[in-house]
Amino acid sequence: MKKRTSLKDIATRVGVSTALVSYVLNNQKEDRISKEVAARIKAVAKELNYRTNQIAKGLKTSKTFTIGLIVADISNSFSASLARIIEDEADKNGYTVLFGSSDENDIKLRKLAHEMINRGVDGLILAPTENAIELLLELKETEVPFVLLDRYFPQFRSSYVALDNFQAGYMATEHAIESGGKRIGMINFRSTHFHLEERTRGWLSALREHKIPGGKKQLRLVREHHLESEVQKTVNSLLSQQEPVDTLLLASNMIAIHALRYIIEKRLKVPKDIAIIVIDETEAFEFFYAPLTFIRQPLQEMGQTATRILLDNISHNKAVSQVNLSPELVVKKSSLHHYSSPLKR
Amino acid sequence: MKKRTSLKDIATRVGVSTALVSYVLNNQKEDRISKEVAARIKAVAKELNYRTNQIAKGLKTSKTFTIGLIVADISNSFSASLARIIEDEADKNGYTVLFGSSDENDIKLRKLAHEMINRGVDGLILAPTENAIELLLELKETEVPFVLLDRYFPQFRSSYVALDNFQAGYMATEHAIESGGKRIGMINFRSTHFHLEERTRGWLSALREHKIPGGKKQLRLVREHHLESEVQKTVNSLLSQQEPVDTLLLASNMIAIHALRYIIEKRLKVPKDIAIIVIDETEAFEFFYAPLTFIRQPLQEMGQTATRILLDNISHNKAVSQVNLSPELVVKKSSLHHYSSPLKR
DNA sequence: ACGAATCGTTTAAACGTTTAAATAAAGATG
DNA sequence: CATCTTTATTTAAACGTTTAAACGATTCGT
Repeated sequence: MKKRTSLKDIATRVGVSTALVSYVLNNQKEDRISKEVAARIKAVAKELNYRTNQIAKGLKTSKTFTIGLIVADISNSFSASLARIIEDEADKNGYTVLFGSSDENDIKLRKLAHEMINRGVDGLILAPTENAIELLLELKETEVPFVLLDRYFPQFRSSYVALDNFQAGYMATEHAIESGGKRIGMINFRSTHFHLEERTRGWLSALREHKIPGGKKQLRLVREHHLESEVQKTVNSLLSQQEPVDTLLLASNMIAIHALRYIIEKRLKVPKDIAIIVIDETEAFEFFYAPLTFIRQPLQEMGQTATRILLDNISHNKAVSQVNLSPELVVKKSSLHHYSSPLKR
Repeated sequence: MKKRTSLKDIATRVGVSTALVSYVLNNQKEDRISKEVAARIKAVAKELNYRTNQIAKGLKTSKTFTIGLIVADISNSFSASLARIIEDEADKNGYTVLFGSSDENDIKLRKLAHEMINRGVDGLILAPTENAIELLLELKETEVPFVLLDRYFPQFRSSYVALDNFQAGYMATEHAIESGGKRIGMINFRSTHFHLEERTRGWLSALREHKIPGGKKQLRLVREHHLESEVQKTVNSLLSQQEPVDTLLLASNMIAIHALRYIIEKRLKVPKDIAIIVIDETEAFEFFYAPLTFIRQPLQEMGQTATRILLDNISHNKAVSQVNLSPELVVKKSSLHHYSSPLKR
């Protein structure tokens, strides 16, 4: 890489000190600097195509105008959409973003966070893994500004922006009931993640309030790393038990993808054989023959709010902001028991 | 943010110079340094939880172990998947990645590239926009290592990793013909992007070689910013002309998404009324009632190769590497004229 | 006309590293 | 024992900025 032009280059060319060049280029002390010299400096800067070395500036000012974003997996559409929104919001404020995927792995999350901090990010937006508290304590201790995204720990006080997951579970289940569901099963991850447990609690609570029998008997938990096989197994078990379930509440888009594949393979009819509701969204849902009813997360608001809170935190305001966003129920066809699908066989 | 511990802190604590601490922590001059002092320094470093300030190190060494990645839109699954692969490959080599979305906008691309360079990235992986050549010339001139991703300019010599798009177009078309297609239309972007034009050229070439009539008459071009309406219009025009097309070759996943929506809306039967083949891939395709036949890009290889070439370029090898990857045809149902879809109406 | 205020600019230190060169102390050589 | 090596460590400059403080030269007020 070629040497870039520095303040010094400009200074020697114009015949002034680097300090003066710095002042001019940062529009500081404008009233104190002679118009002619300022103009000359700016001209030479443009001529030599000067661009600030943010590394040097960052070293001096301990500000890099870079934020770190750690998601579970950038290749997942949920993360990718958020990343895009955060990128735009950061950009509006002159920030650039470093990203990383934790793969729901505590060690990796920690490593990524450290790498980013070592690179001088001004703050972090992160979707914490299950056992991230230790890391979060460290961040708090070292006063690194951060905002949790999508998840948080109720017992740990920090800024976060997340969905109201209880409401999401509740809403989905209530809709299932109103659409004629009598036995509503749920498939969720085997996880201690609060946001996932909340979805289950919402489901359970709606069942109870509407006096729907079954309860936890109709809950199935699957492991992230055996998703395909466990989703198949659990769908199967919910459908083939003594009193089969007529509605399936799926706790995430990844679970839904696998369930859908299995349903297609087994030629089950949605919603006649089984109604489906998903918490989460992905492009694929609308192309299924019985377009899926799902709970939409307000991604735009989630990403923007998280970014704003972080930037706010970075620049002054040390307040803790906790934001729970409302889910939106998007009713399509997969949940309507009375809907007869175009699939005939 | 709290002050982090520096070499100086360790040095004063141990009672040695910062130079020595630096040597020890970087495992340099190991044979020249007394075991005891080295051990002491390492102990204190751990105790004070020392972590290198990469900003300072970067300033001194002009190496940040950060690369910049500029895609068209990180929220698009194609970009997101590549980003993930690149992230992993970079991470394996101790690099972190800054990302940005160009939105196919030359100005934005330029701005992003500059921001990244100002932040001292060691190199750039970028999907260039249509008129990126000026920027690329600048990168070449200033000797910033870079690799083009997904696209390149045949008249501009630089490293790149891309699909063999001609072959993709050719392959898709040949398959259409072999599956009984008689009149094969294509919808592509209105763009001067070489990689898109190549897809058209491949299609055209296959038509000619198989003596299929129609040729450019059956080509429709749509604008990115009016995708929905123009895709509808063009699908319609290809199907309602004097001699309607029986197969549609769609040049990208975004075009396909819109076409599919329209097809569903209009209740067209795939593949009976119209067969579909897409160049590009997205999760949604498999859930359409007639799962889509498509051309798969070897994303893994694409991302990994690009990253490796870049890192190679950064560390020594100034050679230009140009890699054209082979597309893979994935045959499902949408292209098979003899296949009778489960959709009955 | 003299000290004070103002003006335009420079000096110099600092941010946290790296690294070539210098140095002091100890050991080997003849 | 004088000299040369080796060993272990330090010195000091540098990377490219920022910024408080200092500076000399004008201009001002009385």
